[in-house]
Amino acid sequence: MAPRKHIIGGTAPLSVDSRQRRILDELQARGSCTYREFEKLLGVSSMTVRRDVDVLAKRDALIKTLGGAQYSNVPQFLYETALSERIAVNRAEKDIIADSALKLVQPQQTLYLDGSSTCIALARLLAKAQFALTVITNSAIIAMEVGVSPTAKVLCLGGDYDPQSASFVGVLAEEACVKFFVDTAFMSTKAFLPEEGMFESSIAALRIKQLMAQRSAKLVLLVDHSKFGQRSLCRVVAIEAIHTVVTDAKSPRAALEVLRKGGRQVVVAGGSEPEEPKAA
Amino acid sequence: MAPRKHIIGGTAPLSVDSRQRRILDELQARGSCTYREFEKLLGVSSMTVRRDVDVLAKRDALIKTLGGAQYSNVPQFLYETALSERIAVNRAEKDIIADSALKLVQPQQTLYLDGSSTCIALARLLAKAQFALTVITNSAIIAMEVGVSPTAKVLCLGGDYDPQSASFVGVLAEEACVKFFVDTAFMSTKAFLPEEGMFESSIAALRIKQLMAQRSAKLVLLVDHSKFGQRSLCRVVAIEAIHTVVTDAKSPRAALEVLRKGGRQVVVAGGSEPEEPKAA
DNA sequence: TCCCATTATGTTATAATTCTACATGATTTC
DNA sequence: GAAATCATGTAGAATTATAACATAATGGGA
Repeated sequence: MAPRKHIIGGTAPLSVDSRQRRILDELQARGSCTYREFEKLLGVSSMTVRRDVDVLAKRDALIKTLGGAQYSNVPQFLYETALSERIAVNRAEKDIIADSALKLVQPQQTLYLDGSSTCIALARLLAKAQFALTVITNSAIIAMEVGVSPTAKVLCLGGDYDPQSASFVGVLAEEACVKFFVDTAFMSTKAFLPEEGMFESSIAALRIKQLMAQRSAKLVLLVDHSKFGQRSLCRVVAIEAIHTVVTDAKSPRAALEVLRKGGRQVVVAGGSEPEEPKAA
Repeated sequence: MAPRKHIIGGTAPLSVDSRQRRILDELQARGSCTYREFEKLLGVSSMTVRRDVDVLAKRDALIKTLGGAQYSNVPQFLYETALSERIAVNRAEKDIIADSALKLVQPQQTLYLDGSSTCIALARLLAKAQFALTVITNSAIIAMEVGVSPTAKVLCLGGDYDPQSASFVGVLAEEACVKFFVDTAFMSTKAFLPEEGMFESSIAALRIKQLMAQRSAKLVLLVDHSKFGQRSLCRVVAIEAIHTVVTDAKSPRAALEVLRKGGRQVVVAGGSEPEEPKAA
């Protein structure tokens, strides 16, 4: 991952990063560009340009067109962070989980959503659903996603910005937390053990989760199957604090059984319950 | 040019117009589509779909991609608000103004940036400049933009989310304001009169501006020429509170003279100083 | 009503592009 | 200093796009 610096002589080739940045700069300035033009501009082969453009397209930083690329007005912050990749991982499962989570929401409720990618998926559905809701979050992205809904009121915790999750943590966020009390808090987690609870690697994020878990009437955990059976740095809450676990059909059945026996409500998204038929 | 209506029997082929409309509808709903999918969906040959897509692409209604087409307006994603349009208006001027504003920033400083589109432009430059800075803002977008810089610390005010500006206002934001004191506050404004000061139409946004103006050692106003000579609902601060005004070369000279005589520092971006030549 | 001009569509062949696999040189790591 | 990793380039295969032509359908006239 370390950037290569091969400064040889005469014309110093650009590093991968700066070359990709120049591609974006050029697109921003000109709107669109062909591969040929990029080859000349950057002094590399067609294949290298294509590979760069592929990387940037995967991050939605640009749009691939026929013989080249076109500027995308998706703001820069999204592709500079690892966030867009996190959103892309297991996207189908996350969407299905979010869909099931939506059914746990009633109009007029007050919700908390953390900054996880699964909650981002839920936020999109909430915005579409046009419920009258109050949504509290510490995620800048969720604030913006839900904010497009004219029927939802959005409140965001301030604080130190964490670029990894695009959310706010720290003293300011913690102070803001204690002013609220919500009906349902939706959270995801880095790792989850059915016998022990949910784990988090970032201490700052952990404290927000803990505070909001205490301040919610109902705590709903959204976890796709990849989270099961792992442990991480610190435990957020014990298993007893969790009211409902929403997961996908690929999760280990044994683990779900443990949860049910422990008294948790378990929702397997896309599993037994038939998906509602899409309104024709 | 007359649309053909060949309603024969059984399966009624769509007219050209309604077929193209369906292509756009499908793209708006799904984001992107392949030619194959369109063929099946519309029951026509590959070539017909391609011709339709060509027509629509010429109108910028969609973007042609490799095996299909993509919706052009970056759908389903972030702000469907007026924000992206606000950013686009007078973009060149805003970039130039931001460039000049950047020169007023020293490493190690603490800055405040409001949620204006000019400040968003500045935020991008700050992130690129890789200064060691602390940036306070009430804009979700600026938090994310500056947040990509590994050298900058970003603090965001929380509060009620305003989708028009993608920024936070209200009681929570006001409470957070009073905890800070910054070296320089950069703000823009809806309207600006050189004899009177800056104006704002939203009361909630106004209060944040007022509070942060009081809490900055230096207040820098970023205004493109279109803001001059207008008045709006409420005055944010009197002209005396403003230390520096950064504007573009199209601003009325008389107004700038008034400002200079009143003791303001006036920076005309892209004026006397030569732009750095673009690397060929 | 018939015929012709026009438009719309489908088919095929050809040209261009994109993707895949592999080979090479550079850089880092142990 | 050697192995592993990464970045890049080359060439051929697969896919896709374009162009040219053929056919079918419509709309006006005569």
